[in-house]
Amino acid sequence: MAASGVRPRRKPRDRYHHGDLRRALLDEALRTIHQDGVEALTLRTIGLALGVSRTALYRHFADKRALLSAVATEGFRMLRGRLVEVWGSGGVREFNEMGVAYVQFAIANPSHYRVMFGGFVDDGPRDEELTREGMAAFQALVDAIAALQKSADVRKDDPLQLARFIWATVHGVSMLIIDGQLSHQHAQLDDLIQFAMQRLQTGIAAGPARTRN
Amino acid sequence: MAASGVRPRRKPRDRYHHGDLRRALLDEALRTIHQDGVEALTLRTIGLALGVSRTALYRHFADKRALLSAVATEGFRMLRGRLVEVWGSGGVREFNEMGVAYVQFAIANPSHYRVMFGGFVDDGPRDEELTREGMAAFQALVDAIAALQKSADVRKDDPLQLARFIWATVHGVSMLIIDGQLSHQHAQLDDLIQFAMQRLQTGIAAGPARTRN
DNA sequence: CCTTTGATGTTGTCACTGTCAACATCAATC
DNA sequence: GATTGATGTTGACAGTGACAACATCAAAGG
Repeated sequence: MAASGVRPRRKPRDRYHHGDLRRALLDEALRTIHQDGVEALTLRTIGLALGVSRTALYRHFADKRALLSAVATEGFRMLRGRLVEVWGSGGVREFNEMGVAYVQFAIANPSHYRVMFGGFVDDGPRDEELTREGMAAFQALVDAIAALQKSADVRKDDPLQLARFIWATVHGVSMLIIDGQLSHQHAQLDDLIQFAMQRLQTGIAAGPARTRN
Repeated sequence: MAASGVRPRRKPRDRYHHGDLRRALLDEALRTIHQDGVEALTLRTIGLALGVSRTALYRHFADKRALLSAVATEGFRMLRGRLVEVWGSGGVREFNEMGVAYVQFAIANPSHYRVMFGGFVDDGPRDEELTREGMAAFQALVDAIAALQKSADVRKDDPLQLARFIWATVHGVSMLIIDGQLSHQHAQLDDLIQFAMQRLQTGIAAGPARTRN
């Protein structure tokens, strides 16, 4: 089943040390969150699933929040990867697809997405790596916009400001969908996403005329 | 200080019944959330603050979630009130101010806003009144858009779809600000909000030409 | 006036949570 | 081969939401 060389998820009963518990903790957290949501994530449950005691986690993370912080970090990494993948070195069309991909990521990993934003993390001083990875994901968007500005497809405002605006919109759509504030019918959701990207592009397009819609 | 006829917040020590505990519970929850955030909201704390036992709440709310649900409901009521107040029977300018007012509401009551959306509520079947009040707030936006369509200021798409799009944007801006993903400098925030509303209006404006920005 | 009764508030208790301190185990280093 | 620092465990604690059994009281009906 599993490829050779992969560490077993559970610690063998006869071994005292796990081997790569930090990684296993992260994976298990991801799994649980994806499957049962954040609120179901319990230190005891994680430990049980990994065949490890409830407090073993504290050798690898300062506390529960730190674990969630790491989860969020990984979420941003995944999101960023997906965004640059879709964008390629593309144009207006790929930009559209980027927006769609963003929302789809959120829909596909709602709990994960909520950990990334939902305020589970931001109490104390934010984790440094998390901040960095979040900014990297954001940068993917900024880069795309800058490129579209160069090709005269997007108005030449401050690209950061433009990026914040667009980010807010796709983030907003994602959140509303995730929180069930919008119809859950697939077709309607797709319509909304497409519509939003359309209006977005009209809103940020360069030149006063040219496109009719 | 308090006008006569107002029930005291705390139950007098000699009285067994509080008088209007449901209202007091709601108020206290509001207060706590506004002051210390949602995570500080504890049934025991509320009870203590009101001079009432920790479980008294269960005579008025099914459980903690139901209380938060009621809080969210009231939040939507407040938000809607503010929105229609700003809109009046206005035009493009008032529409802009509506967007600003929305975000400002979120900034002024971050924890409250998070209760309204952050997924504290939407586990079980959603509270009926909450759903209704949320839709009412949304309707305020739809109405405004419909009016702007009539005056030919906004393109004649499905007003619901337009409203969802705009809602998503202001919601997204609000969320990002609340979660500290954006700079916390007042001036910059105002700039972003204004910028977003500007781009939004360009995106949904009627007619291919007319306005240059 | 007295009794009954349903609504409202309380106490005791439970299982569960995150966290810490003290201890156990082990792998690597001198 | 002893030492030691990293890693995992056990016991304990205070705090949480929730439930069941009980207490108190106001209002309704006689």
